Amino acid sequence: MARAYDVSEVEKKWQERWAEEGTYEVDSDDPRPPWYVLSMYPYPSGPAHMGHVRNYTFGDLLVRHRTMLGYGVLSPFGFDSFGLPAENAAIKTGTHPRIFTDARIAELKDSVTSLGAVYDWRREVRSHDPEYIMWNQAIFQKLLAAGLAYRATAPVNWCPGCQTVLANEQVLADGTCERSGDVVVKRDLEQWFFRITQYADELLAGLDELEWPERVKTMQRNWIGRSEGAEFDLVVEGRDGSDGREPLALRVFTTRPDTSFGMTYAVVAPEHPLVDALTTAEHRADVAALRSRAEASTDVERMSESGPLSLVKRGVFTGSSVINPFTRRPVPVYVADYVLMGYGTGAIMAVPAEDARDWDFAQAYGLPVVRTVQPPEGWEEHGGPAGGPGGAYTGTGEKINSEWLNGLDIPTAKAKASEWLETEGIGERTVNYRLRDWLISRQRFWGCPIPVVYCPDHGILPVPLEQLPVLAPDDVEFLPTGESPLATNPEFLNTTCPRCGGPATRETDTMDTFVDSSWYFLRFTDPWTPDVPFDPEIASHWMPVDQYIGGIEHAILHLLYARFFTRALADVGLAPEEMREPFARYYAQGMIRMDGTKMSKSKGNLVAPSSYLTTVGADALRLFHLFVGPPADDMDWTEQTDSVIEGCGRFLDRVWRLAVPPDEPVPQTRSGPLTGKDVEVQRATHRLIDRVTRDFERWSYNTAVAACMEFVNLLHPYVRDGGQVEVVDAALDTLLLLLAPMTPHVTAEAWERRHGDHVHLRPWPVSDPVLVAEESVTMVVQVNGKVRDRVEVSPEVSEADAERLALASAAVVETLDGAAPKRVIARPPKLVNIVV
RNA sequence: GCCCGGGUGGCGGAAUGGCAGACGCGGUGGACUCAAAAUCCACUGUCCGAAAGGGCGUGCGGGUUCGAAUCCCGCCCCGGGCACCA
Repeated sequence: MARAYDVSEVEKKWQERWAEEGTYEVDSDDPRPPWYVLSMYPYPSGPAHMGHVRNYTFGDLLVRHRTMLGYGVLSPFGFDSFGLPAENAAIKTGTHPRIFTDARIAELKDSVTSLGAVYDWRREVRSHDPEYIMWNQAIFQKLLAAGLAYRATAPVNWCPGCQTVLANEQVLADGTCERSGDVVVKRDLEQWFFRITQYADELLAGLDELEWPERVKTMQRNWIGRSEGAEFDLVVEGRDGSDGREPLALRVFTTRPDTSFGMTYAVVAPEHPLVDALTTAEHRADVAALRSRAEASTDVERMSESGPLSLVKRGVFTGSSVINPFTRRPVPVYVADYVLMGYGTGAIMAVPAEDARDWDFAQAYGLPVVRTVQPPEGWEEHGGPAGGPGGAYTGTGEKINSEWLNGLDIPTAKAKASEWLETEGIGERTVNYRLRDWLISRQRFWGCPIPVVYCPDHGILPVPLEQLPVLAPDDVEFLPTGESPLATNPEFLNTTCPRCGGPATRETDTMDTFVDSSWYFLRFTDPWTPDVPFDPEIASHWMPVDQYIGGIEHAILHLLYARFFTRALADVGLAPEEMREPFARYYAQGMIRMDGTKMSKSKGNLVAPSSYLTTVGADALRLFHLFVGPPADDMDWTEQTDSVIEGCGRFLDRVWRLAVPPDEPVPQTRSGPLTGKDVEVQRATHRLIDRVTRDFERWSYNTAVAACMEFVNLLHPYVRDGGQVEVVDAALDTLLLLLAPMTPHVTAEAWERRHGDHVHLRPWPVSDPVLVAEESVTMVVQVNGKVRDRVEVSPEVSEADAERLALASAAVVETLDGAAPKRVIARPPKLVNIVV
């Protein structure tokens, strides 16, 4: 398609100029009010794909718009450059991950620049830079010293495909690895953890103040999974100490202490430490069988056995009973894998009447059910699935069968039961979280080495700060062995103890790459001050990030880790104490789908942006992404998409031809007094300012673009038919200013030709309220809610006048046909509805 | 199973209790041209009608209201998150 101007030349010229003139470089002593815009730093996988284009278009728009509004805008960029693909490429091709990664970074950087997105490149951060590694390690040492990093043996998620440990968050719901798709198995390994659970309450409470999408906050709340309840002891029957033997009790956690009178059995997890003590001789074989099966089974197998029918296989009686302290009667204790050792106390009181899982288990084992909440009328007959008999009832209702709790509602009964447990000294109120500590060890090469040394005499020792960074050597074997490749490199592995100087070995695991991305936004604020990862004062100047932009796929992991890290850094003195939340506003843009799946390199359904850069150009591609729909929505890339992109290019051509008329013929503008048509265009200009400004505020870029198109549709015939020169100039200048954040190159070039300076350094236009106000509005006249006429009225028309005008309408008179209105609703100046 | 979103022309979407379908894509017709491209102009939800005009219409069924795409109740479908977390 022939374009109205040389797109490639114009775009190249301005990209170079923005870089040369450092237009978007900003320092912390900048007198303008600070504003920090950040798009999530990308994993460098090669040239930008459409998802990047969409993301960086929104980010760049904000940077340019906020700059025009008078802010000193911090707009940094960097690369999340550690990670598996580079290492896999190394395994496959023998190329060192650094060489591979640096090449991908160069490609991505290049294509981001060719979109016209502007950044303060002086601040570029790359996870694999030795300096960033050093500070990552220094932070680790601080966390270690503060007890926020620790080493522990734990059953961990092991991915046989990736040959590494995974965080809980990286295991999908079906028990497979999010990256390789292999079934994840459990292994007991000694690993490094970050104590994120220490911040569970704060991370939960902090969500309230954030301007984030509600659904993201909900996801985080669910992930943290706070539940209030009580823990208490169930004395094992015959082990109350009266026979001289050590007393034995089973501690259980419940969120429903009010249902305690309905406890008809108890369950312990297969891994529970008291299983042996509870199991009687005759049940030992059964229990052992169950335990070994539970140990060997993967999460997938456990899940596939779920459902009431399979429960029979999954639990076994221990032979022991415990005393329900509420009823003082014994109930049997079972071992079952539906109780998890990792949550609460690893043991539960089972109340089949008010818990679905306990109900299923009780049905399978013929255990009694005692209701303690009155179910609604008819529940036992048709409260269940498909109108069948009702099962566990978890709703509200009056307490029954519960002695001194009878007649109470559930919240009151909960409080009273907990209070009783505390006064009797049997237990206490507690809070439990679903959130686990963050496992950061990875048996991988291409990551930040964990900077510790193991000395046979002095144990675990941090590598001294002056010896940081601990860098991986280049000559390693990359084949996946289940151990970090670093372990196979004697020169790296063998070192000396920092305390005694004797022989010692290094930790060979590297950190989860989510560690890198948990504080890069802080590093961006000040990558220059020596001896600190960033200057706390300077960080304070910019933080929190005013607008964070990135995919919803990071709603839990990255965003939660970063929130934890910011607090942890503040608490160990690396960041100001009052800095708690890193991202004040977060916007999750939708993803791009093709044939129903996410467009991604791994799916092989990428559409390369580069081909559009040479045809319609970056501006048209950006405009398309803004115009196609609400930014939060997913968008489908279809056969029609190319035509829409062409349409965006056509629109920019029209803008160009209006704003930069060719020498011949000269546009037919005239000077002199304003006619009605001139004033109409003038008013439309100011209404456009108003509309685009408001649409920008609410992220409604598609309607902002539509408004500009509408305006051009109005302007085009006006200019052609001889518009008033000042009105035309003001209209075109305004249009260029409003489009400048969206389509920076073409507006910059057109503006320079018209005025000789930079459009992006001009202030954002301000509308004149007098001109924005409508001169006359169309009032709709309805009869019984149906439109019968439209009348032009003044915006200030009175209720009485509106009513009078409506009733005088010929169309209304005809419709009424002599009938007297029962009621007239006048909402001047928009509408009058006559009810007959 | 639980918790969020969402369902509007041929398509992307607009309209946050007041003219449903802005804007764009696609389509149809026309102007310009030897012709094409580009550009420009007009029409384009659906049904009835030659037209003027009118009926119907925002997943389905009810309700609130002078008035509902919008609010409430029930249902269906699509997308996402969580899921033995006691």
